Amino acid sequence: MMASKINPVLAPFPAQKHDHGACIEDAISIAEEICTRDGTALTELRRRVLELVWEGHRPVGAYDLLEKLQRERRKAAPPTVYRALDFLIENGLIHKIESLNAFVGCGAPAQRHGGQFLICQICGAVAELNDATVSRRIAAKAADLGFEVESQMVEVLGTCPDCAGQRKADA
Amino acid sequence: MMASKINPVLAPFPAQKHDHGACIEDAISIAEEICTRDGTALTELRRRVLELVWEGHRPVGAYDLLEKLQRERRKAAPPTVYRALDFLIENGLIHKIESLNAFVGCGAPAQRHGGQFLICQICGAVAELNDATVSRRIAAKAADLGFEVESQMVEVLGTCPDCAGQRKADA
DNA sequence: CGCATAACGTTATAACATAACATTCAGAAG
DNA sequence: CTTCTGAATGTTATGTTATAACGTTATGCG
Repeated sequence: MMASKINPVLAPFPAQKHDHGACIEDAISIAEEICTRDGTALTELRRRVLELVWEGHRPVGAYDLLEKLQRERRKAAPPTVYRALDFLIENGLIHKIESLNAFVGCGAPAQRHGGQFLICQICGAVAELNDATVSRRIAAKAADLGFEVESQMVEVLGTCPDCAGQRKADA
Repeated sequence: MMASKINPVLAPFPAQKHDHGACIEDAISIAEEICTRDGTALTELRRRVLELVWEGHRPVGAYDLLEKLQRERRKAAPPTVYRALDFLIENGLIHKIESLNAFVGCGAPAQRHGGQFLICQICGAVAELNDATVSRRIAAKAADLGFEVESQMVEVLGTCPDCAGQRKADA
């Protein structure tokens, strides 16, 4: 049975049309719930950085964020941004894409998870995979070697469905 | 049936005692074979950088390499190192660990593969996992979403067997 | 209130990476 | 053997990402 309506926050490739304003609002209100639950402080600055991260469904660099932030907050400097990003990562609200040195909003912040990402090399879109089979298999293989897992990350480079379709159409 | 002798190049956690001199020599001679096979030029500089990467079984940063290289080659500059690293990566002789911005020798350069790494947060040792089940599963899930995979990377942070044992002994 | 701590501001610099152009070198063509 | 060509390396400068260190402000709690 198919869901009649996808959740834009969780949709694999949300570059597809959706109400992005609502999408950001959802992300923020979920973040508020989580911070309330955990007794952490989602300050104005942190909330704003989270909104800026969510502005696109694609990874954004720390210095891009800084530039945006400085338009409304002259005193912003690199540590301003990095501290907010650290907080958001620690609380599972965003992920860092290591292969891009960039950050994306977490699509499923309620349950903690390591990152599994599909990254389109053409349009830059990123989708979360979050496949439990993959992470279990990695954990099992690590355990075989006596390795104790703390966190996992999976990053897959390639071409998203839209861009792959475009390419075929051009050819 | 167990192998009577592990291959130090492929051993999961080679921090365990082995003849590391021979280990480097093996890596170099395999690299020579591969470059001969592929018609690429393993120049003196590239060979030397490969040796320096292999000096430890742990990731090494580009500027660490540069420092070592400058002891014997005054003219070395950042591009010197990065160009050699680019060549070695393109030819499958080393991997970049994205989460550390550092480089390690590839334990199985003959067959091309994306990187799967177990990284000890205590001692810095890195082991290659290279589990085909994991990569197949990732590829399958990506295909389900219409995503065309170009390359994969898996990085697992945690504690290696030696350091886990040490920690238990201390406690 | 006054204290402790968390958050944020500020300055400086460290660490990682590449652009752009000049020079050298090794092998192929003549 | 020379000349040409492309690959490799040298050289200078700069771009990009990230953090150290210390000062100030804000917030909640006894």
